[in-house]
Amino acid sequence: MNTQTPSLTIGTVAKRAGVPIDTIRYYEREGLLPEPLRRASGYRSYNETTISRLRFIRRAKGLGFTLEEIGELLALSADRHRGVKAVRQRAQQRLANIDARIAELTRIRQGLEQLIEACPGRGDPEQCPILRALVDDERQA
Amino acid sequence: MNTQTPSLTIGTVAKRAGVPIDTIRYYEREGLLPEPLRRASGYRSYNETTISRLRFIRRAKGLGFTLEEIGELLALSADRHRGVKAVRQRAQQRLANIDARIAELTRIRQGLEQLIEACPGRGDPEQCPILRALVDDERQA
DNA sequence: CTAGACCCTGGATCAAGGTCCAGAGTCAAG
DNA sequence: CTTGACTCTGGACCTTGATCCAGGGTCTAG
Repeated sequence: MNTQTPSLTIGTVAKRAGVPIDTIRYYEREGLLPEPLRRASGYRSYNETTISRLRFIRRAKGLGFTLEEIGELLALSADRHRGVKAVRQRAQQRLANIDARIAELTRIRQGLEQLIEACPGRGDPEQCPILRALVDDERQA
Repeated sequence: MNTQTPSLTIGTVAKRAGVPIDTIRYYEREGLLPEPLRRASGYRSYNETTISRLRFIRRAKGLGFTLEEIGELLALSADRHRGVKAVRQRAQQRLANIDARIAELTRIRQGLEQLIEACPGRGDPEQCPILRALVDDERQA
């Protein structure tokens, strides 16, 4: 097993993770990435884990999670070795949240599919069925 | 059937849709809401449809769609009575996009569930399995 | 040992998506 | 016909998430 970390420069990490260098430093400032080791020169020194982490952040962002939420997701994995109970709870909350998102996306998806499959072009513009399909749920007060 | 529109004020719409008044005017400026009718006084005059529309925008936003994307989704339903072919294509693209989102959320969901169910608290902090579960996909170059 | 490519920090700037006035007109109840 | 709650426009300001310098070191191939 390799015990020594490869020591990647920020540029390499950026390229391999597919995010700009500035963004990496920004995430570090915002606490999404831990402060990396430094070489004698002051250069940041990363390992492979950082790349995975960055990729995860990128994907989660695309899904509409805020950086803060992403931070929580990452914190879950980092914290999990202590305070298991609390972590489980928070993870469960996140899970419920994600389930809700999936459910909503699925609804939108269905509406879209209906639009595509069951809509031959006839019909009047104003009271469009897709607006029904997509919108008319969540009937509260 | 009622042929006359109820004529809701912006405040009423705001309250019922659960968005601030300013945001409604902002959406109008950005083209997400059509320009409403006006009373003689200049007051905006809305109908129920606007409320549905606003709720949809709110939910779609929560799912990480940009206002521009939301505009496209709404445009799909509005445009659908003409140019059916083109609309179908665009709808299909949106659908694929949504499917991808659902897939990714499902992956994250699974990771999270694994964390919750299969993690009794033992194990070392550094190479956390959740990072594995969540992150290690998309192995490209 | 030097050129070109990288990296550092600190701070300015940017785009998206709102949010918040000020100053003035409108509406509904009493 | 007044008072309090609403609404109008136009423009300033705010947060999030980056992005982009400037001015100055570092690294490495030749």
